[in-house]
Amino acid sequence: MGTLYRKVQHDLKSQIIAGVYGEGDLLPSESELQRLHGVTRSTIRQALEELVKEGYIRKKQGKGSIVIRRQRRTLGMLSVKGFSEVVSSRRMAVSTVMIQKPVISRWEEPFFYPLDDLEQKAGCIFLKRIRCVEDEPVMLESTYLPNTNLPRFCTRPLIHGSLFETLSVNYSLEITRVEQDLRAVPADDDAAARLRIGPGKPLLLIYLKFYTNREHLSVYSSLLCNTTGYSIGNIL
Amino acid sequence: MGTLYRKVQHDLKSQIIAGVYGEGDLLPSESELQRLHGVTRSTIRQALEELVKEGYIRKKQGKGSIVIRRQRRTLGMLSVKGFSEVVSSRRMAVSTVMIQKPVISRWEEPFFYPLDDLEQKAGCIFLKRIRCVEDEPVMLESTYLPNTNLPRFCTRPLIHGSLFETLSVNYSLEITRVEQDLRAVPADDDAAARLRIGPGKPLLLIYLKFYTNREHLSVYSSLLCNTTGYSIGNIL
DNA sequence: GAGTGGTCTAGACCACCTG
DNA sequence: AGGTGGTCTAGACCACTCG
Repeated sequence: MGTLYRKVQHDLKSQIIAGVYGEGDLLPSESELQRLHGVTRSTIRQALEELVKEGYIRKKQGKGSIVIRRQRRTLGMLSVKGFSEVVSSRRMAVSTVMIQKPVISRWEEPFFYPLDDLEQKAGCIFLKRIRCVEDEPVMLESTYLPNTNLPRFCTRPLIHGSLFETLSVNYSLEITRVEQDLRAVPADDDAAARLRIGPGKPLLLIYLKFYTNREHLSVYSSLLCNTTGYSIGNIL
Repeated sequence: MGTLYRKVQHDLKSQIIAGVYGEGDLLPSESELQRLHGVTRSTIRQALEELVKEGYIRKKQGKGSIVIRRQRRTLGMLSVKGFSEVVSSRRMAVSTVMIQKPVISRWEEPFFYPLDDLEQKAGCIFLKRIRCVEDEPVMLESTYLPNTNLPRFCTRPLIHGSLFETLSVNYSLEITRVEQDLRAVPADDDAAARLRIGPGKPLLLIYLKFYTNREHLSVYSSLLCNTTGYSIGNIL
Protein backbone atom coordinates (compact mmCIF):
# COMPACT_ATOMS: atom_id res chain seq x y z
CA MET A 1 0.00 0.00 0.00
CA GLY A 2 2.76 2.40 -0.82
CA THR A 3 0.86 4.80 -3.01
CA LEU A 4 -1.39 7.63 -2.05
CA TYR A 5 -4.26 6.74 -4.31
CA ARG A 6 -4.29 3.18 -2.97
CA LYS A 7 -4.57 4.59 0.52
CA VAL A 8 -7.50 6.78 -0.45
CA GLN A 9 -9.08 3.91 -2.33
CA HIS A 10 -8.69 1.64 0.69
CA ASP A 11 -10.11 4.22 3.08
CA LEU A 12 -13.18 4.79 0.99
CA LYS A 13 -13.72 1.12 0.40
CA SER A 14 -13.54 0.40 4.11
CA GLN A 15 -16.08 3.10 4.81
CA ILE A 16 -18.43 1.76 2.17
CA ILE A 17 -18.16 -1.76 3.54
CA ALA A 18 -18.62 -0.47 7.08
CA GLY A 19 -21.79 1.23 5.97
CA VAL A 20 -20.62 4.80 6.50
CA TYR A 21 -21.80 5.35 2.96
CA GLY A 22 -24.75 3.18 2.04
CA GLU A 23 -26.24 2.22 -1.27
CA GLY A 24 -27.32 5.31 -3.18
CA ASP A 25 -25.35 7.71 -0.99
CA LEU A 26 -22.99 10.23 -2.47
CA LEU A 27 -19.34 10.16 -1.53
CA PRO A 28 -17.79 13.50 -0.62
CA SER A 29 -17.01 15.48 -3.75
CA GLU A 30 -13.61 15.20 -5.35
CA SER A 31 -12.54 18.60 -4.12
CA GLU A 32 -13.67 17.77 -0.61
CA LEU A 33 -11.78 14.47 -0.66
CA GLN A 34 -8.82 16.44 -1.93
CA ARG A 35 -8.95 18.61 1.18
CA LEU A 36 -9.62 15.68 3.50
CA HIS A 37 -6.67 13.65 2.29
CA GLY A 38 -4.34 16.47 1.43
CA VAL A 39 -3.61 15.32 -2.11
CA THR A 40 -4.42 16.67 -5.54
CA ARG A 41 -7.55 15.97 -7.44
CA SER A 42 -5.80 13.65 -9.89
CA THR A 43 -4.88 11.36 -7.04
CA ILE A 44 -8.44 11.38 -5.76
CA ARG A 45 -9.75 10.69 -9.24
CA GLN A 46 -7.42 7.73 -9.62
CA ALA A 47 -8.67 6.27 -6.36
CA LEU A 48 -12.29 6.74 -7.44
CA GLU A 49 -11.52 5.21 -10.83
CA GLU A 50 -10.33 2.08 -9.07
CA LEU A 51 -13.52 1.93 -7.02
CA VAL A 52 -15.55 2.20 -10.22
CA LYS A 53 -13.60 -0.73 -11.67
CA GLU A 54 -14.25 -2.73 -8.53
CA GLY A 55 -17.94 -1.99 -8.73
CA TYR A 56 -18.33 0.01 -5.51
CA ILE A 57 -19.39 3.29 -7.05
CA ARG A 58 -20.50 4.85 -10.27
CA LYS A 59 -19.87 8.44 -11.19
CA LYS A 60 -22.28 10.91 -12.61
CA GLN A 61 -21.21 14.21 -14.03
CA GLY A 62 -22.68 17.16 -12.25
CA LYS A 63 -23.91 14.91 -9.47
CA GLY A 64 -21.19 13.00 -7.72
CA SER A 65 -19.89 9.54 -6.94
CA ILE A 66 -22.74 7.24 -6.04
CA VAL A 67 -22.33 4.13 -3.93
CA ILE A 68 -23.91 1.16 -5.65
CA ARG A 69 -25.07 -2.23 -4.59
CA ARG A 70 -22.09 -4.49 -4.62
CA GLN A 71 -23.09 -7.12 -7.06
CA ARG A 72 -21.75 -10.58 -7.10
CA ARG A 73 -19.69 -11.50 -10.05
CA THR A 74 -21.58 -13.59 -12.52
CA LEU A 75 -19.55 -16.71 -12.99
CA GLY A 76 -20.87 -18.20 -16.14
CA MET A 77 -24.53 -18.53 -16.56
CA LEU A 78 -25.67 -19.73 -13.22
CA SER A 79 -23.38 -17.54 -11.17
CA VAL A 80 -22.53 -18.84 -7.78
CA LYS A 81 -25.98 -18.55 -6.41
CA GLY A 82 -27.89 -21.72 -5.79
CA PHE A 83 -31.18 -22.62 -7.29
CA SER A 84 -33.30 -21.53 -4.35
CA GLU A 85 -31.73 -18.13 -4.14
CA VAL A 86 -32.10 -17.60 -7.84
CA VAL A 87 -35.68 -18.48 -8.37
CA SER A 88 -37.00 -17.32 -5.04
CA SER A 89 -35.80 -13.82 -5.75
CA ARG A 90 -38.48 -13.80 -8.40
CA ARG A 91 -41.28 -14.39 -5.94
CA MET A 92 -42.15 -17.88 -6.98
CA ALA A 93 -42.82 -20.79 -4.74
CA VAL A 94 -39.85 -23.08 -5.07
CA SER A 95 -39.22 -26.38 -3.44
CA THR A 96 -36.70 -29.15 -3.58
CA VAL A 97 -37.35 -32.84 -3.34
CA MET A 98 -34.42 -35.01 -2.35
CA ILE A 99 -34.55 -38.14 -4.46
CA GLN A 100 -31.24 -39.45 -3.27
CA LYS A 101 -29.75 -38.25 0.00
CA PRO A 102 -25.98 -37.84 -0.04
CA VAL A 103 -24.36 -41.26 -0.22
CA ILE A 104 -20.85 -42.47 -0.80
CA SER A 105 -20.56 -44.26 -4.09
CA ARG A 106 -18.29 -44.67 -7.06
CA TRP A 107 -17.86 -42.15 -9.81
CA GLU A 108 -20.01 -42.92 -12.79
CA GLU A 109 -18.08 -44.23 -15.77
CA PRO A 110 -17.63 -42.41 -18.01
CA PHE A 111 -17.95 -39.23 -15.99
CA PHE A 112 -18.98 -36.09 -17.82
CA TYR A 113 -15.92 -34.19 -16.67
CA PRO A 114 -12.35 -35.45 -16.53
CA LEU A 115 -11.29 -36.15 -12.95
CA ASP A 116 -7.80 -35.89 -11.59
CA ASP A 117 -6.16 -38.83 -9.80
CA LEU A 118 -6.87 -37.63 -6.28
CA GLU A 119 -10.53 -37.07 -7.01
CA GLN A 120 -10.75 -40.46 -8.69
CA LYS A 121 -9.22 -42.25 -5.72
CA ALA A 122 -11.31 -40.44 -3.14
CA GLY A 123 -14.53 -41.83 -4.46
CA CYS A 124 -17.68 -39.85 -4.75
CA ILE A 125 -20.49 -38.39 -2.73
CA PHE A 126 -23.66 -38.38 -4.76
CA LEU A 127 -27.03 -36.73 -4.32
CA LYS A 128 -29.97 -36.14 -6.56
CA ARG A 129 -32.72 -33.61 -6.25
CA ILE A 130 -35.76 -32.39 -8.10
CA ARG A 131 -36.35 -28.65 -8.20
CA CYS A 132 -39.92 -27.45 -8.42
CA VAL A 133 -41.49 -24.09 -9.15
CA GLU A 134 -45.10 -23.71 -8.09
CA ASP A 135 -45.09 -27.44 -7.32
CA GLU A 136 -44.21 -28.20 -10.91
CA PRO A 137 -40.98 -30.14 -11.40
CA VAL A 138 -38.68 -28.20 -13.69
CA MET A 139 -35.19 -29.44 -13.00
CA LEU A 140 -33.46 -32.68 -12.20
CA GLU A 141 -30.14 -32.13 -10.51
CA SER A 142 -27.46 -34.73 -9.89
CA THR A 143 -24.51 -33.61 -7.81
CA TYR A 144 -21.18 -35.31 -7.31
CA LEU A 145 -18.27 -34.34 -5.13
CA PRO A 146 -15.07 -36.12 -4.17
CA ASN A 147 -15.18 -37.75 -0.75
CA THR A 148 -12.16 -36.00 0.67
CA ASN A 149 -12.11 -34.46 4.08
CA LEU A 150 -15.80 -33.77 4.37
CA PRO A 151 -16.55 -35.40 7.73
CA ARG A 152 -20.17 -36.28 8.44
CA PHE A 153 -21.32 -34.81 5.16
CA CYS A 154 -23.65 -37.72 4.48
CA THR A 155 -25.14 -37.86 7.96
CA ARG A 156 -25.85 -34.21 8.66
CA PRO A 157 -28.68 -32.49 6.82
CA LEU A 158 -27.95 -29.60 4.49
CA ILE A 159 -28.16 -26.15 6.05
CA HIS A 160 -31.33 -24.50 4.83
CA GLY A 161 -31.39 -27.23 2.21
CA SER A 162 -28.54 -25.52 0.43
CA LEU A 163 -25.47 -27.41 -0.69
CA PHE A 164 -23.27 -24.38 -1.13
CA GLU A 165 -24.26 -22.91 2.20
CA THR A 166 -23.42 -26.21 3.86
CA LEU A 167 -20.05 -26.39 2.18
CA SER A 168 -19.30 -22.81 3.15
CA VAL A 169 -20.44 -22.96 6.77
CA ASN A 170 -19.37 -26.46 7.72
CA TYR A 171 -16.27 -26.88 5.63
CA SER A 172 -15.14 -23.35 4.69
CA LEU A 173 -15.39 -24.17 1.03
CA GLU A 174 -16.05 -21.27 -1.30
CA ILE A 175 -16.80 -21.46 -4.98
CA THR A 176 -14.17 -19.66 -6.97
CA ARG A 177 -15.00 -20.42 -10.57
CA VAL A 178 -17.52 -22.27 -12.68
CA GLU A 179 -17.24 -24.09 -15.96
CA GLN A 180 -20.25 -25.23 -17.84
CA ASP A 181 -21.26 -27.12 -20.87
CA LEU A 182 -24.67 -26.91 -22.48
CA ARG A 183 -26.65 -29.00 -24.87
CA ALA A 184 -30.17 -29.86 -25.81
CA VAL A 185 -31.12 -33.52 -25.45
CA PRO A 186 -34.27 -35.61 -25.71
CA ALA A 187 -35.75 -36.69 -22.40
CA ASP A 188 -35.02 -40.28 -21.43
CA ASP A 189 -37.71 -42.31 -19.71
CA ASP A 190 -36.60 -41.59 -16.15
CA ALA A 191 -36.30 -37.84 -16.72
CA ALA A 192 -39.58 -37.76 -18.63
CA ALA A 193 -41.38 -39.46 -15.78
CA ARG A 194 -39.86 -37.31 -13.06
CA LEU A 195 -40.41 -34.06 -14.93
CA ARG A 196 -43.84 -35.21 -16.12
CA ILE A 197 -43.30 -34.67 -19.82
CA GLY A 198 -43.31 -36.90 -22.87
CA PRO A 199 -40.21 -38.97 -23.54
CA GLY A 200 -38.10 -37.46 -26.29
CA LYS A 201 -39.17 -33.91 -25.48
CA PRO A 202 -36.27 -31.43 -25.58
CA LEU A 203 -34.48 -30.80 -22.32
CA LEU A 204 -31.66 -28.45 -21.56
CA LEU A 205 -28.69 -30.38 -20.20
CA ILE A 206 -26.12 -28.40 -18.27
CA TYR A 207 -22.92 -29.90 -16.98
CA LEU A 208 -21.30 -27.77 -14.32
CA LYS A 209 -17.95 -27.86 -12.62
CA PHE A 210 -17.63 -25.64 -9.56
CA TYR A 211 -14.06 -25.00 -8.54
CA THR A 212 -13.50 -24.26 -4.86
CA ASN A 213 -10.76 -22.77 -2.74
CA ARG A 214 -9.54 -26.30 -2.00
CA GLU A 215 -7.41 -28.09 -4.56
CA HIS A 216 -8.74 -31.38 -5.86
CA LEU A 217 -12.18 -30.62 -4.54
CA SER A 218 -14.61 -29.50 -7.18
CA VAL A 219 -18.35 -29.94 -7.17
CA TYR A 220 -19.90 -31.45 -10.28
CA SER A 221 -23.54 -31.14 -11.23
CA SER A 222 -25.64 -32.16 -14.15
CA LEU A 223 -28.93 -30.35 -14.60
CA LEU A 224 -31.77 -31.51 -16.79
CA CYS A 225 -34.17 -28.62 -17.28
CA ASN A 226 -37.65 -28.54 -18.67
CA THR A 227 -37.65 -25.10 -20.25
CA THR A 228 -41.18 -25.07 -21.59
CA GLY A 229 -42.53 -23.18 -18.62
CA TYR A 230 -39.45 -21.41 -17.32
CA SER A 231 -36.39 -20.56 -19.32
CA ILE A 232 -32.95 -20.26 -17.83
CA GLY A 233 -32.04 -16.61 -17.63
CA ASN A 234 -29.21 -14.49 -16.45
CA ILE A 235 -28.48 -14.07 -12.82
CA LEU A 236 -27.10 -10.68 -11.96
CA MET B 1 -15.75 12.15 -30.68
CA GLY B 2 -15.20 15.54 -29.16
CA THR B 3 -12.37 14.75 -26.80
CA LEU B 4 -8.69 14.46 -27.50
CA TYR B 5 -8.11 11.22 -25.68
CA ARG B 6 -10.99 9.58 -27.61
CA LYS B 7 -9.32 10.65 -30.82
CA VAL B 8 -6.01 9.15 -29.77
CA GLN B 9 -7.77 6.03 -28.55
CA HIS B 10 -9.60 5.66 -31.85
CA ASP B 11 -6.44 6.21 -33.91
CA LEU B 12 -4.52 3.58 -32.02
CA LYS B 13 -7.41 1.13 -32.07
CA SER B 14 -7.73 1.48 -35.84
CA GLN B 15 -4.04 0.89 -36.28
CA ILE B 16 -4.13 -2.21 -34.12
CA ILE B 17 -7.09 -3.61 -36.01
CA ALA B 18 -5.48 -2.73 -39.32
CA GLY B 19 -2.44 -4.69 -38.26
CA VAL B 20 -0.03 -1.76 -38.08
CA TYR B 21 0.73 -3.06 -34.61
CA GLY B 22 0.36 -6.80 -34.36
CA GLU B 23 0.02 -9.10 -31.39
CA GLY B 24 3.03 -8.75 -29.12
CA ASP B 25 4.21 -5.50 -30.68
CA LEU B 26 4.94 -2.46 -28.60
CA LEU B 27 3.04 0.74 -29.19
CA PRO B 28 5.13 3.92 -29.39
CA SER B 29 6.09 5.08 -25.92
CA GLU B 30 3.89 7.54 -24.10
CA SER B 31 6.30 10.38 -24.64
CA GLU B 32 6.52 9.58 -28.32
CA LEU B 33 2.74 9.46 -28.65
CA GLN B 34 2.70 12.76 -26.80
CA ARG B 35 4.89 14.28 -29.52
CA LEU B 36 3.01 12.59 -32.34
CA HIS B 37 -0.40 13.82 -31.23
CA GLY B 38 0.66 17.09 -29.71
CA VAL B 39 -1.02 16.53 -26.36
CA THR B 40 0.22 16.00 -22.84
CA ARG B 41 1.11 12.68 -21.37
CA SER B 42 -2.00 12.57 -19.19
CA THR B 43 -4.14 12.62 -22.29
CA ILE B 44 -2.12 9.84 -23.87
CA ARG B 45 -2.34 7.83 -20.67
CA GLN B 46 -6.09 8.21 -20.57
CA ALA B 47 -6.35 6.93 -24.14
CA LEU B 48 -4.14 3.96 -23.32
CA GLU B 49 -6.15 3.28 -20.18
CA GLU B 50 -9.26 2.95 -22.32
CA LEU B 51 -7.50 0.54 -24.64
CA VAL B 52 -6.51 -1.56 -21.64
CA LYS B 53 -10.13 -1.66 -20.53
CA GLU B 54 -11.20 -2.71 -23.99
CA GLY B 55 -8.61 -5.45 -24.03
CA TYR B 56 -6.42 -4.23 -26.88
CA ILE B 57 -3.24 -3.73 -24.92
CA ARG B 58 -1.63 -4.39 -21.61
CA LYS B 59 0.99 -2.19 -20.06
CA LYS B 60 4.21 -3.21 -18.48
CA GLN B 61 6.29 -0.87 -16.42
CA GLY B 62 9.74 -0.27 -17.83
CA LYS B 63 8.75 -2.01 -21.04
CA GLY B 64 5.85 -0.40 -22.83
CA SER B 65 2.31 -0.94 -24.05
CA ILE B 66 1.96 -4.37 -25.58
CA VAL B 67 -0.68 -5.27 -28.11
CA ILE B 68 -2.50 -8.40 -27.06
CA ARG B 69 -4.77 -10.85 -28.74
CA ARG B 70 -8.16 -9.30 -28.52
CA GLN B 71 -10.02 -11.24 -25.92
CA ARG B 72 -13.05 -9.69 -24.46
CA ARG B 73 -14.47 -10.06 -21.07
CA THR B 74 -16.53 -13.14 -20.49
CA LEU B 75 -19.99 -11.83 -20.04
CA GLY B 76 -22.27 -14.69 -19.34
CA MET B 77 -21.89 -17.86 -21.21
CA LEU B 78 -21.04 -16.79 -24.69
CA SER B 79 -18.81 -13.95 -23.71
CA VAL B 80 -18.61 -11.09 -26.09
CA LYS B 81 -16.49 -12.90 -28.55
CA GLY B 82 -18.00 -13.72 -31.84
CA PHE B 83 -18.58 -17.20 -33.06
CA SER B 84 -15.57 -17.35 -35.36
CA GLU B 85 -13.18 -16.22 -32.71
CA VAL B 86 -14.55 -18.72 -30.23
CA VAL B 87 -14.52 -21.86 -32.25
CA SER B 88 -11.48 -21.10 -34.34
CA SER B 89 -9.36 -20.87 -31.23
CA ARG B 90 -9.98 -24.60 -30.95
CA ARG B 91 -8.41 -25.30 -34.30
CA MET B 92 -11.51 -26.26 -36.15
CA ALA B 93 -12.48 -25.14 -39.60
CA VAL B 94 -15.30 -22.68 -39.15
CA SER B 95 -17.27 -20.82 -41.72
CA THR B 96 -20.26 -18.57 -41.89
CA VAL B 97 -22.91 -18.48 -44.55
CA MET B 98 -24.93 -15.32 -44.83
CA ILE B 99 -28.52 -16.34 -45.47
CA GLN B 100 -29.88 -12.84 -45.19
CA LYS B 101 -27.61 -9.87 -45.68
CA PRO B 102 -28.34 -6.91 -43.43
CA VAL B 103 -31.66 -5.36 -44.45
CA ILE B 104 -33.90 -2.77 -42.94
CA SER B 105 -37.15 -4.31 -41.83
CA ARG B 106 -39.68 -4.20 -39.04
CA TRP B 107 -39.22 -5.75 -35.65
CA GLU B 108 -40.81 -9.15 -35.42
CA GLU B 109 -43.96 -9.21 -33.35
CA PRO B 110 -43.80 -10.36 -30.70
CA PHE B 111 -40.11 -9.76 -30.23
CA PHE B 112 -38.26 -12.03 -27.83
CA TYR B 113 -36.99 -9.12 -25.78
CA PRO B 114 -38.93 -6.05 -24.70
CA LEU B 115 -37.90 -3.01 -26.74
CA ASP B 116 -37.95 0.57 -25.57
CA ASP B 117 -39.82 3.25 -27.49
CA LEU B 118 -36.81 4.62 -29.32
CA GLU B 119 -35.73 1.20 -30.49
CA GLN B 120 -39.26 0.40 -31.57
CA LYS B 121 -39.59 3.59 -33.61
CA ALA B 122 -36.18 3.24 -35.23
CA GLY B 123 -37.09 0.05 -36.96
CA CYS B 124 -34.78 -2.87 -37.30
CA ILE B 125 -31.75 -4.08 -39.18
CA PHE B 126 -31.92 -7.80 -39.62
CA LEU B 127 -29.41 -10.40 -40.72
CA LYS B 128 -29.31 -14.15 -40.58
CA ARG B 129 -26.35 -16.45 -40.75
CA ILE B 130 -25.50 -20.11 -40.55
CA ARG B 131 -22.40 -21.07 -38.61
CA CYS B 132 -20.56 -24.19 -39.68
CA VAL B 133 -17.83 -26.29 -38.10
CA GLU B 134 -15.96 -28.57 -40.47
CA ASP B 135 -18.55 -27.69 -43.09
CA GLU B 136 -21.29 -29.02 -40.89
CA PRO B 137 -24.01 -26.49 -40.01
CA VAL B 138 -24.28 -26.23 -36.24
CA MET B 139 -25.87 -22.90 -35.52
CA LEU B 140 -28.53 -20.66 -36.98
CA GLU B 141 -28.12 -17.07 -35.91
CA SER B 142 -30.64 -14.27 -36.39
CA THR B 143 -29.46 -10.82 -35.43
CA TYR B 144 -31.50 -7.68 -34.95
CA LEU B 145 -30.38 -4.18 -34.15
CA PRO B 146 -32.21 -0.86 -34.07
CA ASN B 147 -31.70 1.24 -37.18
CA THR B 148 -30.39 4.33 -35.42
CA ASN B 149 -27.38 6.23 -36.58
CA LEU B 150 -25.63 3.37 -38.30
CA PRO B 151 -24.97 4.95 -41.69
CA ARG B 152 -24.27 2.60 -44.57
CA PHE B 153 -24.50 -0.45 -42.33
CA CYS B 154 -26.53 -2.37 -44.87
CA THR B 155 -24.41 -1.45 -47.86
CA ARG B 156 -20.92 -2.01 -46.53
CA PRO B 157 -19.69 -5.53 -45.93
CA LEU B 158 -18.81 -6.67 -42.41
CA ILE B 159 -15.16 -6.24 -41.46
CA HIS B 160 -13.56 -9.68 -41.48
CA GLY B 161 -17.11 -10.99 -41.52
CA SER B 162 -17.48 -9.98 -37.88
CA LEU B 163 -20.46 -8.02 -36.66
CA PHE B 164 -18.88 -6.85 -33.43
CA GLU B 165 -15.68 -5.80 -35.11
CA THR B 166 -17.68 -3.79 -37.61
CA LEU B 167 -19.65 -2.09 -34.87
CA SER B 168 -16.48 -1.29 -32.98
CA VAL B 169 -14.41 0.00 -35.85
CA ASN B 170 -17.01 1.78 -37.94
CA TYR B 171 -19.32 3.03 -35.22
CA SER B 172 -17.27 2.98 -32.00
CA LEU B 173 -19.80 0.67 -30.41
CA GLU B 174 -18.49 -1.55 -27.65
CA ILE B 175 -20.38 -4.30 -25.90
CA THR B 176 -20.73 -3.58 -22.22
CA ARG B 177 -23.02 -6.29 -20.92
CA VAL B 178 -24.92 -9.34 -22.06
CA GLU B 179 -28.17 -10.88 -20.99
CA GLN B 180 -29.18 -14.28 -22.11
CA ASP B 181 -32.02 -16.67 -21.91
CA LEU B 182 -31.76 -20.37 -22.63
CA ARG B 183 -34.17 -23.10 -23.47
CA ALA B 184 -34.40 -26.39 -25.30
CA VAL B 185 -36.87 -26.52 -28.15
CA PRO B 186 -37.82 -28.95 -30.90
CA ALA B 187 -36.52 -28.05 -34.35
CA ASP B 188 -39.08 -26.48 -36.67
CA ASP B 189 -39.04 -27.40 -40.34
CA ASP B 190 -36.89 -24.49 -41.47
CA ALA B 191 -34.27 -25.01 -38.79
CA ALA B 192 -34.30 -28.76 -39.31
CA ALA B 193 -33.65 -28.32 -43.01
CA ARG B 194 -30.93 -25.75 -42.58
CA LEU B 195 -29.16 -27.67 -39.84
CA ARG B 196 -29.75 -30.99 -41.60
CA ILE B 197 -31.43 -32.79 -38.75
CA GLY B 198 -34.82 -34.35 -38.22
CA PRO B 199 -37.72 -32.03 -37.37
CA GLY B 200 -38.54 -32.14 -33.69
CA LYS B 201 -34.98 -32.92 -32.66
CA PRO B 202 -33.85 -30.95 -29.59
CA LEU B 203 -32.10 -27.66 -30.25
CA LEU B 204 -30.58 -25.24 -27.82
CA LEU B 205 -32.24 -21.85 -28.21
CA ILE B 206 -30.33 -18.87 -26.84
CA TYR B 207 -31.75 -15.38 -26.79
CA LEU B 208 -29.09 -12.75 -26.31
CA LYS B 209 -29.22 -9.07 -25.61
CA PHE B 210 -25.92 -7.24 -26.01
CA TYR B 211 -25.87 -3.84 -24.36
CA THR B 212 -23.50 -1.30 -25.88
CA ASN B 213 -21.94 1.97 -24.84
CA ARG B 214 -24.72 3.76 -26.70
CA GLU B 215 -28.11 4.18 -25.04
CA HIS B 216 -31.06 2.69 -26.88
CA LEU B 217 -28.79 0.63 -29.08
CA SER B 218 -28.60 -2.98 -28.10
CA VAL B 219 -27.91 -5.91 -30.36
CA TYR B 220 -30.30 -8.84 -30.18
CA SER B 221 -29.55 -12.34 -31.37
CA SER B 222 -31.31 -15.63 -31.32
CA LEU B 223 -29.18 -18.73 -31.73
CA LEU B 224 -30.48 -22.15 -32.59
CA CYS B 225 -27.77 -24.69 -31.88
CA ASN B 226 -27.48 -28.31 -32.84
CA THR B 227 -25.56 -29.64 -29.85
CA THR B 228 -25.26 -33.26 -30.90
CA GLY B 229 -21.80 -32.81 -32.35
CA TYR B 230 -20.53 -29.79 -30.44
CA SER B 231 -21.79 -28.63 -27.10
CA ILE B 232 -21.70 -25.03 -26.00
CA GLY B 233 -18.94 -24.63 -23.49
CA ASN B 234 -17.41 -21.91 -21.44
CA ILE B 235 -15.38 -19.23 -23.06
CA LEU B 236 -12.67 -17.90 -20.83
C1' DG C 1 -25.53 30.31 -10.21
C1' DA C 2 -23.00 27.22 -7.44
C1' DG C 3 -21.16 22.85 -7.26
C1' DT C 4 -20.14 18.55 -9.44
C1' DG C 5 -17.39 15.49 -12.37
C1' DG C 6 -14.86 15.49 -17.27
C1' DT C 7 -11.00 16.93 -19.75
C1' DC C 8 -6.46 18.89 -20.34
C1' DT C 9 -1.89 21.25 -19.58
C1' DA C 10 3.11 21.41 -17.99
C1' DG C 11 5.73 20.09 -15.29
C1' DA C 12 8.28 16.52 -11.55
C1' DC C 13 10.30 12.28 -9.38
C1' DC C 14 10.25 7.36 -9.00
C1' DA C 15 10.43 2.10 -10.04
C1' DC C 16 11.27 -1.02 -13.43
C1' DC C 17 13.44 -3.17 -17.57
C1' DT C 18 16.99 -3.77 -20.98
C1' DG C 19 21.25 -3.23 -23.40
C1' DA D 1 22.64 4.60 -18.23
C1' DG D 2 18.77 5.64 -20.70
C1' DG D 3 14.13 4.86 -21.66
C1' DT D 4 9.74 3.07 -20.09
C1' DG D 5 5.49 3.32 -17.53
C1' DG D 6 3.69 4.65 -12.46
C1' DT D 7 2.62 8.25 -9.47
C1' DC D 8 1.81 12.98 -8.18
C1' DT D 9 1.40 18.17 -8.16
C1' DA D 10 -0.97 22.72 -9.22
C1' DG D 11 -3.25 24.68 -11.82
C1' DA D 12 -7.25 25.61 -15.84
C1' DC D 13 -11.68 25.47 -18.47
C1' DC D 14 -15.82 22.97 -19.69
C1' DA D 15 -20.41 20.21 -19.39
C1' DC D 16 -23.71 18.71 -16.57
C1' DT D 17 -27.13 18.74 -12.50
C1' DC D 18 -29.97 20.89 -9.34
C1' DG D 19 -32.27 24.16 -6.54
